[in-house]
Amino acid sequence: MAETDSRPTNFIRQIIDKDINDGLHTTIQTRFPPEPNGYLHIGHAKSICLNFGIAQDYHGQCNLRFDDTNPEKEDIDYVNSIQQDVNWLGFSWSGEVRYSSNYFDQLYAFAVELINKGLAYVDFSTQEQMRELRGTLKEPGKNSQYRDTSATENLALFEKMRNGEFKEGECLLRAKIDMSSPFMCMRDPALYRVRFAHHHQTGDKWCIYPMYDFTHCISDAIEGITHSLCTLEFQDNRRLYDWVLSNITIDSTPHQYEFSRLNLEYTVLSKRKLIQLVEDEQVSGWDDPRMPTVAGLRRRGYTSASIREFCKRIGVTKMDNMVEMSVLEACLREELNADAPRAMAVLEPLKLVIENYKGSEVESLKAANHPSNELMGAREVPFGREIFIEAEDFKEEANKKFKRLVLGKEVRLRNAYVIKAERVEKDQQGNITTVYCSYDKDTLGKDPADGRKVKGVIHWVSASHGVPAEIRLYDRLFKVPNPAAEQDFLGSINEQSLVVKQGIVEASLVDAPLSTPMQFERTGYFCKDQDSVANNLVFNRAVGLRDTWAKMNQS
RNA sequence: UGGGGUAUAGCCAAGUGGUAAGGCAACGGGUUUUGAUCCCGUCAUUCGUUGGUUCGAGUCCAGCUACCCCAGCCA
Repeated sequence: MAETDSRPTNFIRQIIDKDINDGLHTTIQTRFPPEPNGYLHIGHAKSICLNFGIAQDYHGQCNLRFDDTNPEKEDIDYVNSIQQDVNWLGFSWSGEVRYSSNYFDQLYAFAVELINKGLAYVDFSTQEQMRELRGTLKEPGKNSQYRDTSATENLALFEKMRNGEFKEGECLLRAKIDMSSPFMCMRDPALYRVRFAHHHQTGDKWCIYPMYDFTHCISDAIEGITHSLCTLEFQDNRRLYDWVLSNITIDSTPHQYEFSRLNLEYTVLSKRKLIQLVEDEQVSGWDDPRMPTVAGLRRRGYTSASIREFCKRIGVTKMDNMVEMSVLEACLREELNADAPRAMAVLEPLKLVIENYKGSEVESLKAANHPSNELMGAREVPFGREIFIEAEDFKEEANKKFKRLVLGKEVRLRNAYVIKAERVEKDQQGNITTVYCSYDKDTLGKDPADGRKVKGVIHWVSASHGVPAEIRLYDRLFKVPNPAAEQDFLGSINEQSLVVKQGIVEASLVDAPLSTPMQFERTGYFCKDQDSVANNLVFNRAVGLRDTWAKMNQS
């Protein structure tokens, strides 16, 4: 797919344009800073496209930095999956992967500088005491009794913290700012806490870990980040970001700008909730094709270009938003309609016998791999006396709106002949087991010579050549547009989000490469799943075709 | 009167004092060996609301309203 040519315009790029114009920067440096505590989801993709996209368009650089200051929640598996997902999305970071933990020594030195300046102190209050002293949204807080400890003493205390002489929770280093600030985050925020935890990067070197607010701004400054982009909930934190940088000795002064996070209808995009889905086994894992994770979308059949296009279409603003799933789906359909090879597959097989077709004869018919792109070539599809058609493509009787096979009427078999349904065979319950037809041998590649109009076309697979396959049909994971707003979001899970069909696919699909989407004509875009084995092919439906017929019938 | 933010169509979103882009969705019609695609057409006399400034306001000013975020030793 040709991604929309025009460069995106948004308020952040306007700020950058102005900064460049004003001579504030000659080169732009951004960063994508995930905490390695889960898999990346499509909300991260928005941030990735923003940060890496700006670096590309402004000929700047974008770092990948793991914000790994909370070892208890983090894991090396996540740092690996995140790198893989960023690459898969089509982006390369500047230089080596960075870690906030790379800067622990420098961070410690800056904390010492704050202590020396009388701007940080070690507090032994309990969590409860601290909460009480913090005040409320409408009432100012009160100073801690430890607030006026001398710098010398604080220095010694902080060193003891570092040396493991205090227990977890016994004390913490706090910035000395203003307990009556209207910004809650400025009421003497925690800078360092004691955690005797093994860190995936630094091992057991540290037993004190810096907090996000202290770490992030300094890491940005160390890396020479010019524009530090994050989501709206950090707007208040910007005051602390600026406070830290203006009170330590460091050359670089990055600036933080906030944009609204992505919300997508019928799914959840908070790591906490996604972790819960995985841990509760509501899904098969982080890469379950119903998950809004990059890994899930990839397995489902989404291409990275379609995700990039989606991020371009939704834009970047400060407005709270809830984007409809149809936008994402349209991006995939648009790309795949142009690129994906076509094939025939029957999801719910119904046997059809062409009685006037010679018993054992097998014909090899030619089928275009794409209706409008001849460069994609054609393939041979075997045709014989017995085929499978889609059960819903046949009715014993129907009105004129039904453009498929009806008893006594004609229909075109895609890439093959016009057939006419003559009679049906049923089992004892009255279910149709076989449809018997006749075919018009003069209709291959042309309309009936006598001018008969055949309005419908249905797909099919040769019974003796088709290969059985498990076909997984996915639907939205939740029954409500905004599950996050529910009291218990797990209560609104859509039990029908996965429907498995035992279908028959054309033999050429046996060798289909993994995760390369193709169109099953008339049904949707599918890709082979990693669960496929030699005698059990598995296909995922990434997205269905637009279906105005289904829409007509539901209304 | 805690503070920080945001209001343009069903959903996103341009618009930066000169008379409301675009996409998705929806709805008509045409082509079609995919009820797909493609093509053509329709879809904001009005920008949360009330006033004000101006020849002229979605853009500037004032008031009001609604919604989101902040009281982790999470990020």
